[in-house]
Amino acid sequence: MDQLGIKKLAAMLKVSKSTVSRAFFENSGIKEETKQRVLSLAAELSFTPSFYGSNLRRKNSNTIAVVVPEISNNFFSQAIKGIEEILSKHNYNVLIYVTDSDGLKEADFISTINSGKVDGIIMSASAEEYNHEYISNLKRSKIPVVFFDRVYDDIEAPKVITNDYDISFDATELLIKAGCTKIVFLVVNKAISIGNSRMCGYLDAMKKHQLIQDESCVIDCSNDFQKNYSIIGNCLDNLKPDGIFCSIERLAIATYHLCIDRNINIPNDLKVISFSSLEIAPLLNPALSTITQPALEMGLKAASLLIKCIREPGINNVVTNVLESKIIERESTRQRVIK
Amino acid sequence: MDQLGIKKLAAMLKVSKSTVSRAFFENSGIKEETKQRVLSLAAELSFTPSFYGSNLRRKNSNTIAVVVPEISNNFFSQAIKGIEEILSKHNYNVLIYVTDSDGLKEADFISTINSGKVDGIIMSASAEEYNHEYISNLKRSKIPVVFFDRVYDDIEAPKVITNDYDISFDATELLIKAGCTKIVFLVVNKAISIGNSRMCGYLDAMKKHQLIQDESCVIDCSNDFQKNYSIIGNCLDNLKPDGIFCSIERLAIATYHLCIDRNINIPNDLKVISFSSLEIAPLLNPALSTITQPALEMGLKAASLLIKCIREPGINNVVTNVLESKIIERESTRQRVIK
DNA sequence: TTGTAAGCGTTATCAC
DNA sequence: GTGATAACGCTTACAA
Repeated sequence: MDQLGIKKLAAMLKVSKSTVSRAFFENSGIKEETKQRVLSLAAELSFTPSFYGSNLRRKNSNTIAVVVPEISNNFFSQAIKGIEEILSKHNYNVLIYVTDSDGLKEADFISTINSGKVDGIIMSASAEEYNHEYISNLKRSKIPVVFFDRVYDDIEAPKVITNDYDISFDATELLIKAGCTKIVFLVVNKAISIGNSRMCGYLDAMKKHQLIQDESCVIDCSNDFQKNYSIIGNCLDNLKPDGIFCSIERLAIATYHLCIDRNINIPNDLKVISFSSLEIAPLLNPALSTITQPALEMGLKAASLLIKCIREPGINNVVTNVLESKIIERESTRQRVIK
Repeated sequence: MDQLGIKKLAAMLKVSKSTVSRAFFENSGIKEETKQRVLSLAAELSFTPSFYGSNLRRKNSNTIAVVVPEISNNFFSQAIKGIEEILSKHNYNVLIYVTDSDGLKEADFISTINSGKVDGIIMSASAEEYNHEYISNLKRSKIPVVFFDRVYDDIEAPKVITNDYDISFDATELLIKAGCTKIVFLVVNKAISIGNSRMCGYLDAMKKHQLIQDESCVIDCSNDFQKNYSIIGNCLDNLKPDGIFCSIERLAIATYHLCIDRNINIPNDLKVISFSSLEIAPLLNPALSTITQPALEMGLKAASLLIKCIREPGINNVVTNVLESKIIERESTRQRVIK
């Protein structure tokens, strides 16, 4: 039995396949009347031209891949929301790949993607440490890539990042002005672009105020809650900080849990500030001072940029867009609190 | 110039296209040695068979569509994480569509999907009120659909839901036992399956304890923060409740903001419980009592179910799986608090 | 404005 | 184990 397809439609309408095909395009020089005839039958049978037949012939897919380290995370889910919003408005399909911060998975995904599967890629990097040849290969296949937030410095591509260094410098000074002298910086991966910029901002601010000489107050954490809980616990025991700067939201959450369990008063005993996309930071106990990235806007920007790269392949679009994060001061960094 | 393709590879290796093609499959009766020869050249050139060429010929796509009302939301992002985890393990690509709770968008998406684009669909429903013919059409094309959380009762399909009615009943009794007599139920959409089940659980518990006769304490809210803020504000003024049951996390957040601004003490003046997937509910001020759905597990389950439907098309897989939500009691419903 | 026919890159079938 | 060939469903010159 024949599948429903442009061929069968053609037979039913007694026109040629091409005529049916033309009905689905804008400027295809088809008589309005025939077009309507085709489209109405198509609607009745709820027919849409085969995606794969069409893609194969036209050599484009109207599909974009989004590759991210995690998805269940306020920053990324907001960014993806922005990406999806723009792309679906332009009739692109959105393919999602989650790497779990695993560089090998990233390489795997991107390599299989590299078969005409998508017209472009939006990604946030998972691993600085590997060879990024698989990304250069995309260039050869003319598949544009746009990075957001976590970028690879060795890859030339449009990037959407935030002012991590500056804002980290400012956040550190905010803690210092609030009276902290022993500020610890919690980081998950110093090797990755953002981890590094944030750390440098912190270090330079501390050095400026002559509060440290070395990196002994930079604490390496992980993505696992239990591990972080004990790492930060040890840090409190050993370093006895009066301020904590969390480079990632997750670390602030571990810190809060620790403070509840140990009955440490924020901000009296310890002040905390964190990068965070948490909308309910003001509802925490105490309200958390945050450095908030424009997650949604970064997604919107990255998607628009990619579309531009696809539409105007000749033009050099390799620009690094820096969007501004905002520091929002709340309870957790308040200088003195009357209880 | 010839594109890199199985044809070109064949020429380079002086074998036929078929041989090259066979190298990429498991049991294709190809000599191990030739297979390696092909694969190593392919690796060198970083070649993967064209996704679209292959899909067209094989009439399957190894792609699943995930259709959800929103993405930047704890419940959905956790569920999607689970879905993605299973699907990528089985080498499926994941296409994401966000409807913004708009039934027309949902119908649009699903209709364009219905062109062999995907092998199956996992969805959480956006709109009860429309005609769901576009979903029945999928059946005709033999594209399996699995629902999770928000389902359409008029569609026969495997579904993954939670015990909304029972747990809402229990949550209401919990408020009653904590001393509430005037409990208000906040809902976004009573028409949708979960909104309705939750409301019925609440109503029946209230009736059992003879605390209400009618639905006057069911308050219709929206998805917009400002609107909810004023709706709930009015509700506090007019109904003067001593307990609030939020059917959606978003509503609890609006309630908390309102209580801060109006200096209403939770739980002394007002007790609050809410459906919520918020991991940091214990860190709120005060810690929020939640009804927590197994979001991740629902995603895992839905994805496994869909794969089963694809692998075993003959078998009747139309089952409704009920996973259990959990009530976690915290500060916000505590009976008496010494301040 | 419409029809004819070639071809997109694969894989399945059949013959060798 | 391998090769030739047709076909998947569509779009697009080109011809009418």
